[in-house]
Amino acid sequence: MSASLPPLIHVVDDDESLRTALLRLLGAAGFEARGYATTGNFLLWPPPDRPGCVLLDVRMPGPSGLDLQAALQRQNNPLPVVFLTGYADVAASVRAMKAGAVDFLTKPVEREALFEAIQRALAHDAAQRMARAEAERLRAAFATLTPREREVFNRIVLGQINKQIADALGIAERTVKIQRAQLMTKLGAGSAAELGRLAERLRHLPD
Amino acid sequence: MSASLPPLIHVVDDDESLRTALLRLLGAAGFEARGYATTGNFLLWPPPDRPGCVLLDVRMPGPSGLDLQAALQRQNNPLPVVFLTGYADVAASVRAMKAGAVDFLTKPVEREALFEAIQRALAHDAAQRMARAEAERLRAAFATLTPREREVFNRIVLGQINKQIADALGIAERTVKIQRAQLMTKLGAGSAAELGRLAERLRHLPD
DNA sequence: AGCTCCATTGCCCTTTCGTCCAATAGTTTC
DNA sequence: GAAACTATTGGACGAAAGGGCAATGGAGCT
Repeated sequence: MSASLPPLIHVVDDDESLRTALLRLLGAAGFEARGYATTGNFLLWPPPDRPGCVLLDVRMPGPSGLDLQAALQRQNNPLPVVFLTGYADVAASVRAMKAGAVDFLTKPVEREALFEAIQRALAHDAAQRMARAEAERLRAAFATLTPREREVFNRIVLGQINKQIADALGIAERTVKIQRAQLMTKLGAGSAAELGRLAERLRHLPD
Repeated sequence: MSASLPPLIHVVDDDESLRTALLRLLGAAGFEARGYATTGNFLLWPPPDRPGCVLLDVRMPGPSGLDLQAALQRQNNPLPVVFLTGYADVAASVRAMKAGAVDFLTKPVEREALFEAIQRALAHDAAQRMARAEAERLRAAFATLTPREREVFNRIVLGQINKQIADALGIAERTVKIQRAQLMTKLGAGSAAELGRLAERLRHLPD
């Protein structure tokens, strides 16, 4: 396993002085950070696939922070979002939190609250990345199975024995054994118990 | 499976006229509902174990709605919470949402928004109940295993075969076979694959 | 046409599993 | 003290799993 890259923090705010202040603050704390004056700028420079999070203003000229949050969610690798806003707007805060924001802070932001939120966002991102990577490995392994092997796999994890599978599929038991051996190799499973565990993990992945 | 009881909605608000209005509105919509003037009243009459949700005012004399939410979370069977508040308070709304509230509505509440939130809360509750019941069944089944059976179980799901388990535990293979058969009966599993699935599900339960 | 991948089958052999028989002994419980 | 539960072992038998060897046939790609 290679150590993952250091996190990159994206600051999206149309208030330039605040933005540069934030970037300075983050830099002083040892974070790498980039600033964007509009949601459009952020989407134009698609961030590299690195751990990180987004500090997002709600009200900006053009598409709002909530719009950008929605756009991020539609991606497959959404970065966690922490909102920063100058206007007390309960409806916006509730909407943002329901959409999965890590936090919703009001300006002026207290240093401590900001860094606490960033820590949680980065932790969230790290966990998400691990889960996504794991899911990807699983999916990739299953993608190498042929239709027949998939069929046999499903019946094995249901507890059927080779003879039952052979009868159900109208083929010889010998054939089932071969496909069973092949799918176990492909999935890297050494036993029926491991097949069951893989099946259960697969079931809990969003299709 | 018995059909579960109809949901019961708890309205906690110190404003009596609003409370009775809400109760009337909910009753007219076909819901069973109860009112409480204070958080203390709610905690004094512990709600029966029924599907439902809580409509909760934030500011009340005595413990606040947020306090009650925290108390509910500490229970093992928390009811989903929908907040209703007369004061626009971003900090409170964010705190409530971070603590898992289903929604945070501001008075005057629109009928539609209220019912939409209630529907989501009840759906959330139903899903939670199913998951909790499932988890309980699993736990109960595992609780009947003896220490030795648990040990054998763990090794089976790791893919070890009887002989390996016997060697590792310093006992005869014959003994392992018996404990294996016993634990499979107790867990209602018919195959090693099912044992693997049970193990994976167990792993994903909060210990 | 040649090659690779997938699906298929039969025979045979070894290992492992699932159970049947019967038996001993420590602990906890009533 | 007896009953119940748990842990333990031995021998033995049939069923199931895993794999080696050899072979056929269709689909798709170069």
